[in-house]
Amino acid sequence: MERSTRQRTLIAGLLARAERPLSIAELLALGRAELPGLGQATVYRTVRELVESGELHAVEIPGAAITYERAHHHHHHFHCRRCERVYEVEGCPPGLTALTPAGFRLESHEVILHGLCAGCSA
Amino acid sequence: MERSTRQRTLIAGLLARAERPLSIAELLALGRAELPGLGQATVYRTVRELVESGELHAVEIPGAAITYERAHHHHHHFHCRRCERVYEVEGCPPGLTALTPAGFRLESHEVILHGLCAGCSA
DNA sequence: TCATTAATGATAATTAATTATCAATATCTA
DNA sequence: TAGATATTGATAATTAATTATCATTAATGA
Repeated sequence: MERSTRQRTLIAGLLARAERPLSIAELLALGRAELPGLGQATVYRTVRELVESGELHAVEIPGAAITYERAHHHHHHFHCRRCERVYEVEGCPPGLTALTPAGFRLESHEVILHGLCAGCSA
Repeated sequence: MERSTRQRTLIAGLLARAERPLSIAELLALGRAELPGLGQATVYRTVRELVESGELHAVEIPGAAITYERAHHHHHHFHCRRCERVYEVEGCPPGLTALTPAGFRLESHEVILHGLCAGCSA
């Protein structure tokens, strides 16, 4: 059966508290602040389990490390070119159907904004 | 000095004629149709040179192989989930500034549409 | 509390994509 | 046309990310 360990509680907690998707490296660094011995393999394992159970979503952005966020309503992302962090963005641009070529069936879409986050543009 | 070889001419020609971005595997397959002995390393090498010279752009789409297209005006892409091909899409959705969080500086963006292309939805 | 055994962490192994190596070949200049 | 050498193609090597291995540790039920 599955056990509730300090590591799992910690990792799930970090993702629950995070206001933005986190990478494996970020989870490992944040996790080690609270649990110094935390192993990379444990982070990978735990994240994979959470993705497989549908609790987490992978956010893949070209040029950025894969990040993970709690699964929730449709939204998009902003990638800061300076601190490399990924942020969630609310809302959806209109007019995507108009971009779709004739005869194509549009099923989903993703929008990735690039630039500087508030902290890095200050 | 740089030499004009059959391989380079072929690869550049394929990309010039293509109406959509091509992956290394597609370039290799298309290339071998005309030049059976074409080596994978040559495709990689030639594509890298063309990217470095600014003639080609890499198109990175999560879940799809990296594809390459001739560098030209700003546009977006459509990824077909059935044939896995990537297509160019003209135009840009409005209202991206409205999505950008306060204090963030928007510098660029990418839009990726997913679904079925004309051939695969027929 | 103790015994069972799932989970952990260090590290080796794997994977997929790309690059380096190098002998053979083809291009280009004289 | 011939010689110099850039390019090619087969394959080995590399790289980065992720997964497997396994002895040790720790969570849970009796």
